[in-house]
Amino acid sequence: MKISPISGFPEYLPSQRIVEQHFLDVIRETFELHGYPSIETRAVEPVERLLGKGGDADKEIYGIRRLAADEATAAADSELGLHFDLTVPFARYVLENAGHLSFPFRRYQIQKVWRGERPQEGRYREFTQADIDVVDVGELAPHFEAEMPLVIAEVFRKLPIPPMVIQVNNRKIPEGFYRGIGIEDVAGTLRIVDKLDKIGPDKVAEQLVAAGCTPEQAQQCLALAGIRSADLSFVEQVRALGVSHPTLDEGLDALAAVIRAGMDNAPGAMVADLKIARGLDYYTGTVYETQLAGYESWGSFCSGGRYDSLASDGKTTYPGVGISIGVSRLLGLLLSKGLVTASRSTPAAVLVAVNDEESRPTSVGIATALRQRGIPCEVAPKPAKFGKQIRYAERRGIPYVWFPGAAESGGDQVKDIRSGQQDDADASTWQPPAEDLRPQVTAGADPSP
RNA sequence: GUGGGUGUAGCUCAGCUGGUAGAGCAUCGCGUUGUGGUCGCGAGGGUCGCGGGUUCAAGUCCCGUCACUCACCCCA
Repeated sequence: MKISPISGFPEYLPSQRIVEQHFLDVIRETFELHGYPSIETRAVEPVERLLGKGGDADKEIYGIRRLAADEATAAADSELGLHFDLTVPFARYVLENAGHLSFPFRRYQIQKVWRGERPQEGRYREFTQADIDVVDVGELAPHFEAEMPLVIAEVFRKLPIPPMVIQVNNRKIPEGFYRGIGIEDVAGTLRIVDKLDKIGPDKVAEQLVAAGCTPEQAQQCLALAGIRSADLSFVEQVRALGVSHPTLDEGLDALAAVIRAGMDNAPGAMVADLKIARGLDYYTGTVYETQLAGYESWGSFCSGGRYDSLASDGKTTYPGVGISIGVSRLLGLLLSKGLVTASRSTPAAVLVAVNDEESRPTSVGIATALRQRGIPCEVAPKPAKFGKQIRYAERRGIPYVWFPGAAESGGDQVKDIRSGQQDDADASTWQPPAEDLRPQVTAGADPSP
């Protein structure tokens, strides 16, 4: 049976996985530093709950059923589908556990999600998202909308990657604006304007007119979409367009508050960008997208927004706001371009050599002593010639080889195989430099962006 | 789902107008039973994606199919 990769289901080599784990560690630590506890939700939800929550995501949902299911049970099984994001399951989780949670409730969630779309560069059918969300009962304070991008900005600052720009908008701005100039189909207009970067202003105007706008309305939409500022000047720019509507004012105030918080706490990380719309249609206010400087064509690496009515049991509504890092897309870019590398392909910092099979217990004892002090190591698989054992370590990037009984005194020696330096050492006291203890994940030069 | 491209060794590919498979890299082994990276020698590994057709003969031409890939759609 021929084995081949399955498109859209990426798998990593050990050295790449080390990079991924480092990223996940940084994300987790930062989320926890901001006080977010973790939850994990099941991989499946009733299809009914998934449907209609994510716009066109409907047709991307993977249904599950038993292979051996007969007609009757197949129908029942097919009511389950794999989740396509972590926000919809979270909303369900909140409703289900509302009695056990304290509000406002915040949580982070790092899990795989699945979407049955055509894979291509940066787009997968199975991928990892890292989400943070805050929900409250009845009302959600607006300052949480400012908190989300601040946490994310901190994550990106700690990772060995090019600068990230978090673009923020508020859907109330285009909504109020469109209504203010007499456009009724807000969602449809938004969808067309969202293509601005891809197809250009002329095509957008063309499509807007085709969708029923007057040429004047189309130009107004383009003028709004063109506004972008790293400070609060976007407010004046919108006002200058001379449109007024209560919803527009609400949106401008809300967005100004978010940008203000960004200017104070994460200078340079955020920008107000009034063309950002987002595809998932449960967003009702603030929306976020994130581009990596120099790789704008890869799309957003981190998105989210505010949703006021996603979680509701009919009596009580739990409005929330959240944002999600596309871990797989980010790694897919960085690894394929060689923008980030791990210093070795194994956690082992030391290879303990074996002189002969009879003395293996001695080597194992040395390894045990090293591990007791937190030094990751492994024992050589064979008592091969030392050249071979060194090469074994070298192939894997293990920086040190430990030679039992190599010292004149009868004690041990340890060799840094990068420099060739070899010194007497005692397994109960020897300590490698801190940077050698764990694999280092660092930014690599990019020859061709 | 729609349209284009590609499909030969683990990887990157060669194989000209059809005559029954090659290179580089990688892997493993050997090179004075004990300290690697260079170098030398050698080995393993391919029903040329799969199925059918044309032909004396197909990796090479034709059809189909599958997979991968790119674009659209949509999105992290």
